Amino acid sequence: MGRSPCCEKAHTNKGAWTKEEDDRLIAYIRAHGEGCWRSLPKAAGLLRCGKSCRLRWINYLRPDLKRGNFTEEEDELIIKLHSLLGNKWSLIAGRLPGRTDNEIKNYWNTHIRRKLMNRGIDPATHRPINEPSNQEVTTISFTSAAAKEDTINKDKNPGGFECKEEKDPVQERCPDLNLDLRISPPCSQNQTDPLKIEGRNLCFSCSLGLQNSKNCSCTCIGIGSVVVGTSSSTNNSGYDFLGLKAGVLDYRSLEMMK
DNA sequence: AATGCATTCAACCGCGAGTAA
DNA sequence: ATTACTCGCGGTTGAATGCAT
Repeated sequence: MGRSPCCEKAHTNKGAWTKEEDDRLIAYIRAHGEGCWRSLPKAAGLLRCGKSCRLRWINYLRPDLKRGNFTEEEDELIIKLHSLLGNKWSLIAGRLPGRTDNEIKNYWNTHIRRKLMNRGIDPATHRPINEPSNQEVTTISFTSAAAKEDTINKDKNPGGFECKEEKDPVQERCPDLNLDLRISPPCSQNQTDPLKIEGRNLCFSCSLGLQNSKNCSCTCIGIGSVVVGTSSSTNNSGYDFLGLKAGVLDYRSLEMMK
């Protein structure tokens, strides 16, 4: 049995969006909010498929988009995150407020790849290009605890997700990166801002998921976060690696762990 | 000014994950 | 357990634009 098409292709527009279509989409989402992409086009009076509407909104029309050129700091952040996460553009975008996965993907392919090549670094492996290619490549996989309950030490990993690092840690390639990559689900359903619990700001350690660490300066409880930091960023004066100073740790990037 | 090549980026496509029935 | 459906992601495409000749 074949997969049903996402929309009635014969009656949908394709290609570039017109100003009128943009206006309709914006007006509809302002009035009704995001979601229900399949039914949105009909409700909004658009001859587009839901996927197209979603993409247009997320990548172009959203009011919180930054647009404009990437800064040098953003460049370096993308490179570091890519060395850690690979082509997980949505995860990377989650660390760059105002940037979309599509935008970052395009920027990577058009600018950063070349930039790394010029530095003599293979953009795929983040290793020097002249290094032997048969070396082990690190992969970091997130495995559902439900699938591998018996392999997980619950005490060490109460969030229920396993961070498996296989040989040759990335840290060797990016010595300034703290690769304590740890994932834990949100402990509270109504907690919308992971950096704030009951109106309190979390300390930097806790915002990185390092509850109870020696650097913890607050009494906060565990929160959902992907821990990706720089070794030099264990205090508040360090480089704002995840945009944490700006208070923008986006939960969108954690939806894959639900 | 005309042409051809290179680059950029918005948009499309197909697939997998999650979920309700 | 199975099926059908929606959503979101990553890879790819192609039109628009910039640049060199």
